[in-house]
Amino acid sequence: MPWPLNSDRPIYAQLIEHIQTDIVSGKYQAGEKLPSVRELAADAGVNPNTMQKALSELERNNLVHSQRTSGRFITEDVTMIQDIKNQLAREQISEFFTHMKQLGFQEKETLQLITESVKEEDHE
Amino acid sequence: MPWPLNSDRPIYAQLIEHIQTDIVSGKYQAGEKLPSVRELAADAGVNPNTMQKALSELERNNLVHSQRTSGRFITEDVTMIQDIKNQLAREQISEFFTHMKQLGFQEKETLQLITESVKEEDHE
Amino acid sequence: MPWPLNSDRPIYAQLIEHIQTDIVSGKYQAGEKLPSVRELAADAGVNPNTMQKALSELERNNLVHSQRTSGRFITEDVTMIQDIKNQLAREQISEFFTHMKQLGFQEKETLQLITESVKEEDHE
Amino acid sequence: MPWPLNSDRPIYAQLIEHIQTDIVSGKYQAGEKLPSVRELAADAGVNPNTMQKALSELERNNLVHSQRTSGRFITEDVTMIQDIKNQLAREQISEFFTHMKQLGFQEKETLQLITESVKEEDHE
DNA sequence: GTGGTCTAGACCACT
DNA sequence: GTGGTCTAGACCACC
Repeated sequence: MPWPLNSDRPIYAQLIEHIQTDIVSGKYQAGEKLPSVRELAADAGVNPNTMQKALSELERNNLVHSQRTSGRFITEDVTMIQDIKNQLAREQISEFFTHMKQLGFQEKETLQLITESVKEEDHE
Repeated sequence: MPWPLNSDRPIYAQLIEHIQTDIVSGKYQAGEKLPSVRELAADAGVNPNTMQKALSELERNNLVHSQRTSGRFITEDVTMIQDIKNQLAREQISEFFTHMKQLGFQEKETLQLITESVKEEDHE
Repeated sequence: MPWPLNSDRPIYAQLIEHIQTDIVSGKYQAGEKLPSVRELAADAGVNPNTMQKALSELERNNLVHSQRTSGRFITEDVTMIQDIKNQLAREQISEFFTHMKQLGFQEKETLQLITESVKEEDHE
Repeated sequence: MPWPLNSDRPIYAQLIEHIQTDIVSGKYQAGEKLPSVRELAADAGVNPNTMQKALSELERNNLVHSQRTSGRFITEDVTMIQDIKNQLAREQISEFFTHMKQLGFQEKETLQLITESVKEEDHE
């Protein structure tokens, strides 16, 4: 599973987002050990230094912390993970509304469309 | 303002999407004349051949049609424009739910969040 | 004037401290343009990437901000500069007391010594 | 715990300073026997020859003297130890003022800051 | 083996 | 010429 990387944003920023998603979605559990920098870099197909930069940024948000000789670990602060999760959700929602407005839908129209969309799927 | 182009999808496909958005959002009105291929290509920062391919694709969907000697025009079939608009909206909604699921939100949670989000903005 | 760099702390950390000192001491004025990354790196005798890392860290503290194509500038927030100045002073004081304690001087003895020291210099 | 050694001053000079500090601070008592050169060198993570040079230098200051077959001993001249202690303190104070001046603090400002600093700690 | 740091050299977008 | 990003490859300390 090669990671999906664009060229319109810095790679390290996309790596950050990807790893954040893996943490908040529960793929990596709180307190769990992350794969090594080199391993993650190989998985993503990027230079280890680029992955290092992404992980260092995550450390500044205290989402992960490094244990100098034994590896990197996800924070055990589940509240913080929840906060980041909600923040990312808010960003997704904001971006979604932006796209819909570009298509010419006002917020209430968008809300109506999405509500109908969920109801339809209920019937499936 | 160069167009935002990725490298993970064919350029011409991104051009199609961009022009479609401009049409359904009303930036280009039904029946209106489009700028020349050269002009559009320059705006997008792509080779005119690539833009040509995108426009040809749009013609196959009957969204635009070329008038031999006088240029390309947007269709006057507003119903068709509406259909495309709704289709693009459905794609945005689908993609949005996909992202939210990656974050760990079920559809009903997402619906609840987005509903709250709109209410909050009403109060502003 | 080659910069004094140790090997017992990361070079980039020493660069940060050096530049901070130049800012709070007034060598670089608020709002002033910094020399380019390449120039600063040459002055310090380090790789431009290392200097880049140091400057990026300073940007995270909002002490400097970069104007993508025209260079880096010192913040115009003189209050923030004062705050950093006081913080660095507190660190110096703390470190000084630590050294004096290693020599066997309690805080009050140290205070007495330093007071006498200033008086003596007054007479010079 | 390896000793903290820089590369901007000769290693042997840093060893001298370290041992001097241990003597004046009372970690090594007057008249006490020093560990062997080999042991000290191992502790500091340096070549025994380098440690030997440092100890010889200390002997020239009469701070330690060697007893042919039984090892090296700290001087029993407590007055001399006091003098060295005061000299090292003066150096620390001088260096401290230098750093504060680099930050832009005059001596009187520094004195005021450090006085306040001690008072604050009294209240804790 | 781990994370951390540093260098050298390259390319990009912007203006 | 500017800042920003990325790669390749190296060395270090720690255990």
